Amino acid sequence: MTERYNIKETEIKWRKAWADADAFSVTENTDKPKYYVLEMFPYPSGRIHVGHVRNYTLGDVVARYKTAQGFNVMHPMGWDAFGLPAENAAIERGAHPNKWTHENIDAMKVQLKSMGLSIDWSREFATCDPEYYAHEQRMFIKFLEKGIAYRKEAIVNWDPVDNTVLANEQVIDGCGWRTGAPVERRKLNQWSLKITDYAEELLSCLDNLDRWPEKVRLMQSNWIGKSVGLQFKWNVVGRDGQIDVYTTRPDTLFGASFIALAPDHPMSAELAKGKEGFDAFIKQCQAAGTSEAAIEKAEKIGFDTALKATHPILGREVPIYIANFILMDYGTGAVFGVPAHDQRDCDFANKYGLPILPVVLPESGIEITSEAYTGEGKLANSQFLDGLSVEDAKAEIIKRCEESDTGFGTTQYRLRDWGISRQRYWGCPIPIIYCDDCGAVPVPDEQLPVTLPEDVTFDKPGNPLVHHATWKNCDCPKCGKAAQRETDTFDTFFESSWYQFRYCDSQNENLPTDKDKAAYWMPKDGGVDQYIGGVEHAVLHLLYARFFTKAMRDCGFVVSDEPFSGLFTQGMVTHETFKDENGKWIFPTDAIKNEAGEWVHAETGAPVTIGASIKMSKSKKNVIDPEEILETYGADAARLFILSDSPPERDLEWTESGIEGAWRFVNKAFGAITSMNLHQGDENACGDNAK
RNA sequence: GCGGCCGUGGCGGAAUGGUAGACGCGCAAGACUAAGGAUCUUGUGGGAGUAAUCCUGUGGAGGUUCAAGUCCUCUCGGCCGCACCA
Repeated sequence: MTERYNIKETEIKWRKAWADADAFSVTENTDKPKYYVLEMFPYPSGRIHVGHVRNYTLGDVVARYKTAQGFNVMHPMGWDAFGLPAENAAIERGAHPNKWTHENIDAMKVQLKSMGLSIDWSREFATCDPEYYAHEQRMFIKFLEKGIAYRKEAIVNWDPVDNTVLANEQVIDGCGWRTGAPVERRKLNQWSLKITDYAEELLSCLDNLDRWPEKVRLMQSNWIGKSVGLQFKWNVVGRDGQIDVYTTRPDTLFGASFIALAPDHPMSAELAKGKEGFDAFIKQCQAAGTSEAAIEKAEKIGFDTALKATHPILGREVPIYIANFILMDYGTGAVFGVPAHDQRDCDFANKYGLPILPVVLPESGIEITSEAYTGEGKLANSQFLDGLSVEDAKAEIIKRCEESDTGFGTTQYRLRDWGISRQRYWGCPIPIIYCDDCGAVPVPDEQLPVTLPEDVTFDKPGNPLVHHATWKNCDCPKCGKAAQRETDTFDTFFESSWYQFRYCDSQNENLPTDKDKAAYWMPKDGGVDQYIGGVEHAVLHLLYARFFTKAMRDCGFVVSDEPFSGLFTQGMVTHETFKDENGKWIFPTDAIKNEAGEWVHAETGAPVTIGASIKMSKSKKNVIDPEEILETYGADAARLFILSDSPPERDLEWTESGIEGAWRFVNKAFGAITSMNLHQGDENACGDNAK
């Protein structure tokens, strides 16, 4: 048989050939159709992981395929370089975040290159460099002028472990998305972006994203959470106050049998003032957890204020309760309860002995006791609504309320504005100066960028910028008086929200990107042609980037409506897990089979148990190092295994036998080609000849 | 609870409504070898048969069709997302 395929020699040869030929750099070329392939850029943690290998292999296949088809392909790479791990490294090891980050970038770039990717490295950037974040500061100031950015005192989600604020999107089950620590509620002055102004466009444009997974579109749609309904007032008997309620079922108004307020509704404390048991009730509400399980089990409980409200049409009086299942931050924080047609209201009514009044009946008729009827039907016991369908009744009652000026049809969104202030050092400084006389003053353009000071220490808890007097103290740009810089930095999702535009013109010193160049790669009706990454960003990065694109468009920076016209979400890479006899996770390399075929620890010989194949993670130790794989089997075998073992959208189970099989396959192919003497006298017949 | 995705050999998984199981792993036999946990060749869904071949088979039950893994209805199982959202 012939010689074996020589990985090192071949890969080095072709990498050099590509570099010498500058094979993957592109410029705008209107003679060819363009194609923009992008994979979610990596955080420079220090080493690439298998997930990166899968992600960038998939993108590389698309890039090379489209190149072969004659497209002018842009396939860039950069670094999502701000973030907490750099600060943690500084605290733990005394490494400066900037040095640590750039060393990691250098190391990972070597690793990525060993994968044989067709990347245009001339467009590379790191988001932690002032050349990048300067443009963010300019855009932020433009957003301020346009009213897209604003400052408000708000109750925020505080992560007590990372000592910083989290966006709503970063809170999962009431816990921080990174730390898993229960979030606390704090009142802070925060910079926010008006993503809610774009709620309708973000929702309606989802319909045009036909090359996005249905799943992601649905998740975004649910996150935006649009509902259409009626908002109107109920009078409180014997008092001046009125209660504003919002409902998506105005058709059931005639079935209302109580009013319920959120415990933290401003009127709750007022109405319950001096009433026995109210404080205890509030405590009881707060004691209940916010986790899924706790909510699932939580009983509907209410506090009877002993006050009544008047039904706006019937004039009948219904009791006013304060109830634990009413949320202050949705709608108006107050509802009218219709036990017959809402399960929560039904549970509540049964508990407190309130009447159940059916007003929507199906053809067959029903009796409602403990189960609310939420289906279609005809209105009944509802005066002028009788006989109408649910849809028609909704429209009719909204019309009547608007005519009599007692209420109005309105649209609610679940989406909240994006709080972007973070109390961290390793992020983009927010370009604001606080002056006692002038208030919050944007840093003037000629003073931009506001760069991070290098000489910081991490010996005190919290943000080192707060303790850095020479950086923090400055003069007010307006009046010249002594003033202080904003010490908060942007949420790191800020950087990844617009980087797709920066690749179009990564060296531009004056603008985030050149509008014309960006319009070539990302025209109005289509952005990145194929974007590839993990599904975990479905409502974080992918929603922020869509919003940012529209905000940039409205500020005149770009023409695109949407950043990514095609999205592909790859599956995770999994691996078997191993535990020693004490139940502690061990690395797969430490588990071997002995002569008897039993799994034992490589060093101690003690028995080892094999667990399920789950997502690779350092804590479970079921990780493999891509560098070792690339060294041993080469880029072709690694890429072949990744592409052939499981469909790209599904989870990939990494196995040693799988990668060996791919390696044998590569050799068979090599043997077949060499035995046919195809490469004799023609070096280019073997290997990848992309250009 | 609501919404979505997926069920095919021992395993990962192929298959524009048209020969089910490509390719890989594993397994078996053979070759080479001092040796094989390297490499190569051949075979490999299940059942019957020396064999040609036949029967059967895509979670389960129905249906549409000349033809169903694929389309429709119901059902069972697994995974994911959201969630007291009025």
